[in-house]
Amino acid sequence: MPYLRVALDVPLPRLFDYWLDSATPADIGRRVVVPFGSRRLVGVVLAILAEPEYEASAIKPAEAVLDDMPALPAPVLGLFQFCADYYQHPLGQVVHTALPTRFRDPNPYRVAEALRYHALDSVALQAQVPKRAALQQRLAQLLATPRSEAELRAAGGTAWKTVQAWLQDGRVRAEQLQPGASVAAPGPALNIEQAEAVQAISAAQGFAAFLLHGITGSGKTEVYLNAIAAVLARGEQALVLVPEINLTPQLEARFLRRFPGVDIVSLNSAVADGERAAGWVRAARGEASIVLGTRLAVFTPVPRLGLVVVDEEHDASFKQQDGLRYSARDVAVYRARQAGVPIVLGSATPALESWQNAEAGRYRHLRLSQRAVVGAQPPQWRLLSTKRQPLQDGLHARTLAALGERLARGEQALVFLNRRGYAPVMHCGECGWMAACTRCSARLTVHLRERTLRCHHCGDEAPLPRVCPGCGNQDMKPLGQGTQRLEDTLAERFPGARILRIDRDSTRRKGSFEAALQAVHAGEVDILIGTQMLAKGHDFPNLTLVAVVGADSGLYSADFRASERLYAQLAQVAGRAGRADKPGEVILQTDFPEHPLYQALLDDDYAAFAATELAERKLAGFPPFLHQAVLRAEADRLDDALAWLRQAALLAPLSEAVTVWDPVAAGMMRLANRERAQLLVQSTARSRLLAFLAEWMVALRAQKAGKVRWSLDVDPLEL
DNA sequence: AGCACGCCGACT
DNA sequence: GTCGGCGTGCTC
Repeated sequence: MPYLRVALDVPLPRLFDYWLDSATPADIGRRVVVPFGSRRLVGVVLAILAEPEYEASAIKPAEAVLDDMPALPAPVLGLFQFCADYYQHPLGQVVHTALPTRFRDPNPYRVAEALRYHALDSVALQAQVPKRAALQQRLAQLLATPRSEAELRAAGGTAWKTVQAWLQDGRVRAEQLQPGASVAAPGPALNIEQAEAVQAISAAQGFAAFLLHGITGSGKTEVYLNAIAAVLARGEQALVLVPEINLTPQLEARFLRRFPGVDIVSLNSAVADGERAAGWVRAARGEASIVLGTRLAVFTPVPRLGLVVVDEEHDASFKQQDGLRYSARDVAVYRARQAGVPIVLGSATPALESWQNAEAGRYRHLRLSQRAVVGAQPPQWRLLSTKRQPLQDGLHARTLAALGERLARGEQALVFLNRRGYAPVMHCGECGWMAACTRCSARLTVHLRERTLRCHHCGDEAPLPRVCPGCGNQDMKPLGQGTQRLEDTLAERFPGARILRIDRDSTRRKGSFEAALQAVHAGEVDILIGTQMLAKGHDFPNLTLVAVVGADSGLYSADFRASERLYAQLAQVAGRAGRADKPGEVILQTDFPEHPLYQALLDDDYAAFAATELAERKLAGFPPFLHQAVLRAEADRLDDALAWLRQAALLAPLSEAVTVWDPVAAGMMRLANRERAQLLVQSTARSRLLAFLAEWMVALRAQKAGKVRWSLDVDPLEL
């Protein structure tokens, strides 16, 4: 059977045939180097054929099948095919996005061995190392028992360099990893709800999807850890997906502590290419027991898969926004079903898609309504109406008073404003001129410190004008509140307070975010000002007040998902307030204190919010009650993009089950000098929509695009 | 997507 | 006379 069917990283919805005398079925799933036009490419063998489908005389010989990577097993290849079909993406490109980048290189990959390191004599080593070298002392201690590279690296700083040096002089030895059942270190006792959740997950026979809805602080992670422990005890592997945030190191450390000596593979953008490939290989060989990674990790071969976990399953970072626009959460569900294993989707504020799946009985609802730490109180919400109240620099008198109280008590406070910069608008009171980006349809944000106007969409920058470009007026005013302005305001109001702003601007330098968190933990900060970045997961024991400013913009947005995102964000940031011994308070300044979203937050009643929201969506005909896909087009001129989409609409196959809307300019019509338009199609029947899209794509690909760039987004998160 | 081939304008 | 502009067409 001398022919190979090869997946190549080219935007063509087909595979390519090559011949190779030595081809055997064992080559399926392996890397192969082939000539392609004038290039040399790396492909993946998807099938072995006796006869090619392509014209035999035109077939070129493959250069070599590489056996430096474990062959992709059939289920993973099936997963790729599913993604290609579902997201209407060329199979070859699916395969290549799913593979660690290191494997796109035609040079053979040298497989790193999975090693464990331990000191020949830990006590002696501790004695040899200088007492003050805390890191080395700690390493010497750790090395008393065999440790993985990841565990040692987690010790921080130059840990790995030190271990390598000890390896060189023979004080530390490396040995081959012995895969096998492991024992988890004891964790805290579970409360009844947690125990029941773990029990339900562990008792699942075959595929079962669980929606683990647990309020902030209810100990979802403990449920994962216990369910995973049961999986590892059976000698199976666990796949854990986490959002793309700077929180992964903490979670990783927690896993390492709980499962000492277990090979835990980390797959995220902070992990270097080589290490990622090495971890991927260990997972694929079944040596690593836990794969902990961001959305890309969903494609990792895991031969003895026993459980899939998607933490913070509502998080938007599970959806890739370019190329293969997949939802790792949805792919994970498919994968669990395919492997016949349980999957746990965990969140304090589940995606309404998941919530509806639970309501419909497709997922099993597990609820954690208690705080895991005994005695811990939920934060106390206070809605401050800003309707008639005169604000002082954007702050309510009672907000200022609450901040003052915290300062007096020596406790920390967080002011949450999800808008960086000094002010969102530069405005001329005389002629009404506003600073707008020349390349995008967006306002420019005032950055007073740098004396610039910046576009937060394309990154373009202009000097701050002294006089109005419209009328020459010298009295230009920054309008509205940004974190920088808030910082100035608070510094003025609380002269003695130590104020720290944490946003993308203040943490641009590498390591500065970590340094800032460190400062907060060390008690060097009284008032924190933060955006989005700070909302997630970081616990500050001495933080007892969260004041939310400017949240109302999410209430009446054109985007039907805005309120869902707002709820999630506010619930998350509220979770930053208070610890076991210190009850937290959350203040929210709003023009709409009676709004049901805020009322639901007040009662910590996500179920009520979800019910109202879903009822509205059902009435309005929005997901999850129907399924959508968006065809996007961009060109130098809006007319070209719209014209292409109109043509595309004409090519749409006739289908009673599918509605094709008129092309419209995109919400952000102009971005980085490109004009964007889109066309929405939707259907209540997912399978009908899929069939429609498949047929449509054939016609669209045959259509010449000219200067128009287009893409299809199935299950879009943003329209 | 690359990359080659191809046919028309200002340079050593 | 050639270098190079990017239109269009193909890749097993």
